[in-house]
Amino acid sequence: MAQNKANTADQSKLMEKIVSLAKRRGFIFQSSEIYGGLNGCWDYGPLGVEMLNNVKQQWWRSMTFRENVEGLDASILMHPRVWEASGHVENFTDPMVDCKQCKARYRLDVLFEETSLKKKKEILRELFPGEYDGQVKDEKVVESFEKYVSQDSNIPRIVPMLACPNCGNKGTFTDARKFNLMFKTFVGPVEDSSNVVYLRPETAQGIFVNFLNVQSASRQKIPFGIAQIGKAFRNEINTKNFLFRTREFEQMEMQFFVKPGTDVQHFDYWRSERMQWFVDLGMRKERLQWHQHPKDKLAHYAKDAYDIEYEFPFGWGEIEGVHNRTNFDLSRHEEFSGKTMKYFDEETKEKYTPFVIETSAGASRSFMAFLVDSYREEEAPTAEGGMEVRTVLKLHPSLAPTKIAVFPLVNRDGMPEIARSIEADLRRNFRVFYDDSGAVGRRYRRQDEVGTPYCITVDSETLQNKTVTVRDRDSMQQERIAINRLKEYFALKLL
RNA sequence: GCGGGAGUAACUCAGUUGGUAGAGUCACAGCCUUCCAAGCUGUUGGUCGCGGGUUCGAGUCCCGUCUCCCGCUCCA
Repeated sequence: MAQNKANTADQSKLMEKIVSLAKRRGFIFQSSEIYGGLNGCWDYGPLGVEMLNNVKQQWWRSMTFRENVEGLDASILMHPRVWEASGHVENFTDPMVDCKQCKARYRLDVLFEETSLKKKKEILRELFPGEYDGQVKDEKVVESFEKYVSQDSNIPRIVPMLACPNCGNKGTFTDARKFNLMFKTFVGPVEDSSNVVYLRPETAQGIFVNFLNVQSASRQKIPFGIAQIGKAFRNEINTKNFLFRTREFEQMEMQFFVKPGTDVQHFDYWRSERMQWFVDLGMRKERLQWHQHPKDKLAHYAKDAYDIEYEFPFGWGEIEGVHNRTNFDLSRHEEFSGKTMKYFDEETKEKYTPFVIETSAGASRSFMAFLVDSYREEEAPTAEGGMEVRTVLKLHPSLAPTKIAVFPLVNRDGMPEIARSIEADLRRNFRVFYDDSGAVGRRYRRQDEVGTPYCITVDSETLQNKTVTVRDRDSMQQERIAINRLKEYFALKLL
């Protein structure tokens, strides 16, 4: 226990160090910082936006550089009926109560679930004197109870009759409060209920409603997928853990439309594809795991659901969900819009509503996982022969915000001029950083801290034979490369 | 939402019984430097999270509030 506590404190320190580095070097700033910040909102600084763009670009390539996946960018505001069809208007509302005695908080539906059969019967008898006397079948009790609590207007009556499962006190609950996790706003200048719109809580619906548009425009046949990257918004009760739970975040989603009956096979395929993506971009395998949602806790739309979890300093957290959404969404949109969402298979002459395999990654969460995973403090030798701590982001080169740094070893003998010309030349293809201040060792360390994979140094030998040193971030080894071969060298390493 | 901790320069922190804010790092300018961060000189930079109160006087005491971290709760 003591060890656990110390460990938690260390992990918390680690997270603080990463947050501090992220701010100091321009990855992440708190939103509206000069006004005291806005809870759960963060800004990406110069290096942060480069890295985030790299994450998104890698995802986009891995998805749309395929014959059977098309891209899409749907608008954030959508017709309000979309969210009725998707179930978000209804299901995003979780009434909750707090126990005034012991401060425990419950979701009302969970509280009802935990109420014993005997207690339910008692409550029904009290509510409807005479109707439930004597022998009553268990199923009928459960059914009547559920029917009663499904009416919102009955809630204020029933809550005071329940006892707190934690402290056992009765009548200590606050009134039920509803939390709708969708941000609501208004179209046009008049704020009334007839022109309510929502900020999308997920990007997926933009894909579903465009399913047939994309299919016919791109002449795709099932199975095929639609990929989209975009912002989504949830009015979370609590924000937490840096970028992990925020009210505004970015999703990278791909919905893959398949023939019913083939969904399990595609589900397995995409699960392995998505896990491999994180591994291929350098994330440590031992920090990744699958979490399968228990069947009885599945969301209203899902048949099967797995999350890819990353082990953050604060514990395991979901960075991507791979879900079998069945034909729920398309069917619902067909029902609510009155437009067909069915696909006609020319080969088999069948007409059906496709099943959907969803891969839904958090761009912001993935960003944070890559950042955390790459952060290392290593022992490194100093010029004096001692050892000291070297802070380095071991980012995969394709994710690193800066690819190459260029230094003149000293600021004379024409070295700066040569270094500048190398910089200008490489800048056409790569994000390059030029630095001539302080000792060269210090410049290397500055680049280590932001994950720059390669540093070029112009030295006195350059003046003799037109070669420079290229220093590798991870091994700190150098090799001599001819200036006129640099482009080719980095094309091989970085493209 | 509850409980605990915290908020002082860009970063890490000090600041005595209440007396008008300081260090190191960073940054910038110059000097010096021939390969793995902290050599020299100078300079910039602070509404002490914000608001109110007590006081002759508040970074310091009191109240409120915001934000961050930890735990609980929550996470269709």
